[in-house]
Amino acid sequence: MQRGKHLVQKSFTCAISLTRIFSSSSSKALSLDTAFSLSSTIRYHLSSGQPKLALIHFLQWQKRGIRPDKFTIPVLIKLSLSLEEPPLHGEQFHSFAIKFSYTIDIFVSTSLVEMYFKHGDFEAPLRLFSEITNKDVTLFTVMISEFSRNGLRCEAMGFFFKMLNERIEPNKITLTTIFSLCSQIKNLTFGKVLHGFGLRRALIIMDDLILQTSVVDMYAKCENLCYAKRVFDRMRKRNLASWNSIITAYFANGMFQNALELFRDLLFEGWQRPRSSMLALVLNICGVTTDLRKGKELHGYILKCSSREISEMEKLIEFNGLIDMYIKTGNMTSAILIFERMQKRNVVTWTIMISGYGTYGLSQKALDAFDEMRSLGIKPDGVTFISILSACSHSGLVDEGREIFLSMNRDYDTVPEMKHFVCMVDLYGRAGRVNEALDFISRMPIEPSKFVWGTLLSCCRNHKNLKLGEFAAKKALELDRYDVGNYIMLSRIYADAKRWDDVAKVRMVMKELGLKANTAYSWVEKKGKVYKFSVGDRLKEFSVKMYDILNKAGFEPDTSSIGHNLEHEEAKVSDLCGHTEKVALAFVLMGDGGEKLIRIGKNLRVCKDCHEAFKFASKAYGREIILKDPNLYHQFSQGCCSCNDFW
DNA sequence: GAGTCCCCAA
Repeated sequence: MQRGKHLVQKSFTCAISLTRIFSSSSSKALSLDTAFSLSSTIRYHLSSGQPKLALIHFLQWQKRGIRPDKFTIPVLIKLSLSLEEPPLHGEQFHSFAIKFSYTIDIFVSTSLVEMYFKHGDFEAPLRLFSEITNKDVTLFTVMISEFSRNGLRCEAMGFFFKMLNERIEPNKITLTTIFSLCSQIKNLTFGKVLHGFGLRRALIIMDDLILQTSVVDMYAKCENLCYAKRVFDRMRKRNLASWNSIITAYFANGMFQNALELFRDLLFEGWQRPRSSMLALVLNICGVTTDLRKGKELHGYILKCSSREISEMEKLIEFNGLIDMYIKTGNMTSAILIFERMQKRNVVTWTIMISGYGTYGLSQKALDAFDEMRSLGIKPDGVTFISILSACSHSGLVDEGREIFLSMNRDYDTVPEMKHFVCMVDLYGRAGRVNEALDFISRMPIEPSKFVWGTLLSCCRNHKNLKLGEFAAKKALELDRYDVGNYIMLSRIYADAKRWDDVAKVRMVMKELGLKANTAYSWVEKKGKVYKFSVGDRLKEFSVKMYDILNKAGFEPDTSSIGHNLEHEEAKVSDLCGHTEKVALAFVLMGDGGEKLIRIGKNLRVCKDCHEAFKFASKAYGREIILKDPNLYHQFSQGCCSCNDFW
């Protein structure tokens, strides 16, 4: 309340200065045609992305000492929001509106509400909102949209229900905003109800591109691909946003081939060159599927379709995508080449490189890049810190990681989030310092998530700490009793300790809850084609043969990490032969050889025995092998791995 | 004559 009075007082003080600007004594309200011409000219320049021209026009007009009317205030607010250094500031508009009683106009007050939101002020809009007596659908939509945009989802939803309570009918823009909110909170049930509501009220019509896209996106983000695709297929018109939504949805659900096919359809439909973000997304798919051939094709496409019309930012996004693709497909040299040739780099570029070095186990290079980036005055962001902390973690650099973590708040004004705490737990835990990890968790300023406990659990498994592992599992499962990964990890801990009864108990709980372990699969590219191998694949015979050859070279299978109770050593070895990454490797080695560098991907973490076998194979067959698991790129050469057996 | 909406790179 006090702040409110202060604001009004301040507003009036500002009004004096504003009336000076508009030479109050001789000021006159704009005649209709002048006001109209001013508003339209500014709007025209704003819509064509030239706010500076709009500003020049405004300044010329201002010199003439004519004061704005209620129609020009919203346009001027829009102008000030699009300028880095606006000639007039938010509160000046507010005070001006109060002085000339424009605040009773709903268009003016809605603009003011939006302006305060854009300045990061959530109190002033709420105060203004409560003072407005003629609230309408647009005002409510602005409230919902701004709260939603700023992550205050409950508040946003609250305004939607308040609006319904006040019997104000949502329009299609409100619905779009609410669908976007549904996507954030992943509430499929609510989304479906709204979809039905929109159809019944005839708000959702076939030709409404934006609203239809928001429905597609809602279903996609709520993980109902079937509905998303159905709505997408029925759309009469589509734009790049619609394509983005559906392709991202397939990508997010791991259906990479479908995503690529859709991208091909998009090109086939004769669209203009896709936006850089879409190209980056498809490059990302090439990266995660280690499909270098398609990645190179895209590289060619990007170079071929480059034009002057593409902005510097768009080019930067594409080149960043290319670097990321080359790193993920195991071509660090190409990635570095592009990186070095780039004239402009931003924080994303540096983060990709740091993360790349980290995933290759090249932690010193990651640290060097991190230092160089900072020395160039580029401020690391939250993702950069995740990358560098994770690089330290994967190389056991506990002290360096801890110092960087401390610098986040101290030097960069970046508040650590859950993901950073997870990195820290991993940093201590991976290095075997599980008790320090536990101590770190107990001192966290926020409630630890299931991921924090899951990370500790995984570290306990690697360092065979059964007691703490059980505790971590209990904590993690209390937060999410349906998390498959944590059950699997717990059962592995029991299996390592040969406590087969406990393994059986965990499996039983999983069965009761209807949970199934994620199926392991690997893939490899050979002669331009990607081959996928799942558990129980008949190509296991290849793997058995390869095992024989490796055995002759002195390789001894490590049966200690088998997760279920097998009595005979033969059965254990046979079990190990079935590991999909070995089958993939054997498939390439036993065939006609393929290229010198073999690239294999796996959806789960590589096991100890496979890691050893790959080291042996790289020497016995004289091949370079890159094995990518969800965390690391293991580069095998001459019997050694780039990760130095620390992963 | 004015104000509100979809997707998007690490």
